[in-house]
Amino acid sequence: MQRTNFGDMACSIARTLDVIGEPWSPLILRDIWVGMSRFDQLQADLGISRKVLTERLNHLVEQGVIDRHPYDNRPRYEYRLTPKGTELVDLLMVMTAWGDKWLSGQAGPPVLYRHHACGEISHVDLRCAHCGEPMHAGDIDPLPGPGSAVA
Amino acid sequence: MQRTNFGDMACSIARTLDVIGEPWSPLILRDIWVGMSRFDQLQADLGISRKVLTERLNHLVEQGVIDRHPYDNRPRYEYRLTPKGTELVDLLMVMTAWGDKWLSGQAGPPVLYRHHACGEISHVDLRCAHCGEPMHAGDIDPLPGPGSAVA
DNA sequence: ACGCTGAAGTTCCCTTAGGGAACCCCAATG
DNA sequence: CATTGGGGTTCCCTAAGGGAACTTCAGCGT
Repeated sequence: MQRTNFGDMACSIARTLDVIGEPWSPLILRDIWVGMSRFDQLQADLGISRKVLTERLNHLVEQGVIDRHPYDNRPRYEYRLTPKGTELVDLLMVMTAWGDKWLSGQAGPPVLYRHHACGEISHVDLRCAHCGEPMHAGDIDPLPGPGSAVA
Repeated sequence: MQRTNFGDMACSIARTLDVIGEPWSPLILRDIWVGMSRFDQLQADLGISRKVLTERLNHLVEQGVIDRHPYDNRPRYEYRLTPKGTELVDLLMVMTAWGDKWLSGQAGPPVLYRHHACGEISHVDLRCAHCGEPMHAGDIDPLPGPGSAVA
């Protein structure tokens, strides 16, 4: 498919897509996050082809978002999130919140999240890391940064 | 490619991917968000093939995240985010924050965001919508919800 | 010692989606 | 009445996903 390479663009969204933008990758991360760590588990749960699962896992390991851990003194491996990968779960939680709100329909959300700190069923909300006020589409102005191509 | 249909899975992440998970879709939303609203602008800015851009725009319109607005009394159209699409920008902001942190390298972030409320250059942080405390990968327990397949 | 099993890939073929470039339609303009 | 420019559509080619069979290797049971 001679797919365009997003990683070279001067855009953090495009670069992030280069890491987890391929089909299945976010779902693989989701499964690893909830403790489904082995090849055959992932393959069976997702219904992904073994070939593509191999490719995705290798890519995610190369990008440093997951690690291969040998277990059982045999050629067996478990995949686990690295710190870099664990922070990607933020992305999954936002996708969950949006999907729950806009795509769940009558049935309601398929999965609920209980927040440890307050014990309530809840979802994520975006806040400014600096002042703590809400931060959404209309609340910001984009400016060229130091890594901008146009200098 | 007989791609697997994510929209039928009992998972809000998979369903969200069904809306914006295809290659280019998040970048198209990004451009529309910052005011790049016309077909040829998008095509030139992204370097996407016209065929695929047509397919993506149609899909995004069908999914209700963007609208086609005629202008100039001619068959000319502008694409704009709907409320549903505007809330997807949350996802883009989280991708930006992660990419800025992990993929920017020496050069620093290509784009900076100034937050209207405080006037500072900042980025998003995830908080619990209920109690306002931080909400990240380790702070929650997933539970089966009403829309779960396993009842 | 020897075959069996099960995890983790690998290989092969087929179909389909993305890239690129040329082509088309249509309303206003000169 | 030909030109222009936005907004697509069509065609061909290549590459990526799906599916299923095959491989490898360590331990286990007998």
